[in-house]
Amino acid sequence: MPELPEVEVICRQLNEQLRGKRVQGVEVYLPKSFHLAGAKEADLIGAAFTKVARRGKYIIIETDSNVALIVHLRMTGALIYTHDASPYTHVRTCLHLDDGDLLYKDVRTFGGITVLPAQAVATYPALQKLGREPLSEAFNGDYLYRLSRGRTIPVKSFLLQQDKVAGIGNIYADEALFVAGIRPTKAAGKLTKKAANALAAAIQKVMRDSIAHGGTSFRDYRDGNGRRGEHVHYLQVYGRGGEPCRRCGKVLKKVKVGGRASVYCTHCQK
DNA sequence: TTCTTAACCTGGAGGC
DNA sequence: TGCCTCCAGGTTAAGA
Repeated sequence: MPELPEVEVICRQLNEQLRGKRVQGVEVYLPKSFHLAGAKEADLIGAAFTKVARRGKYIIIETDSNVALIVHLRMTGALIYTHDASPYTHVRTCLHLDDGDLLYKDVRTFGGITVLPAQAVATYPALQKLGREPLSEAFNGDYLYRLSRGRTIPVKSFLLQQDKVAGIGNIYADEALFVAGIRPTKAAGKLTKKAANALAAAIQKVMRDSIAHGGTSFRDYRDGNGRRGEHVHYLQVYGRGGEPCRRCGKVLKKVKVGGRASVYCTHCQK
């Protein structure tokens, strides 16, 4: 499930690999995975990629033409640059480049590519709604503390709201709450200033660690080269319900918070 | 305004 | 072995 670290890893790789590559053709195998928003498919032909960037979980691909791509991988999407597309299944769209192919594969078909005029990226509604970037200087405990005042929803659900913190998903919400020693079920508005500071620092730590490990792979995530991430071996709680806590040895508890599977330690998290 | 729940979708796991 | 059911989860919309 690609969250901020996985999307960041993909962007860094594709930014190196795609720059200067020119689109020669587009093959769409699943129309709902390829949207045209004020641009035509023909606008892409001949356009060369100039930059691959990220905002939250969105990938923004700029070109030297008046057209850009916005990609959201949702749960099982992957953006892969390859010279041999034959091993890949569930490919929904293929951009044929002058050197290789850029594949969009997606098993559950929730994500997709949007093609739009370059100037429309700045006003793209989904991007405008996003909250602060966890790895930016503007993100800190004060920000979390201020936004959470008066909120009765569980802090886990609060963290998953993309208009608050852009890029956090189920994995890193659980991991950050463990590092900060906060239960996922605690009401967001009950966070003290000290806890908010600890949570902000924990979010940044788990994100940076995961990026350093190439992201977290369970079933579907692959980086821009189709490789798996290694951070799964460093997870403290996510996916470990019923197993012993790595810190205190107590059995980790698995619960549903806001409809999402959540794992925490009843001893280490208060 | 805030919160909860369902829907979208498909592959894998587990039960019978 | 085959069939059925449940689960996974990012985002949005509907309803309370």
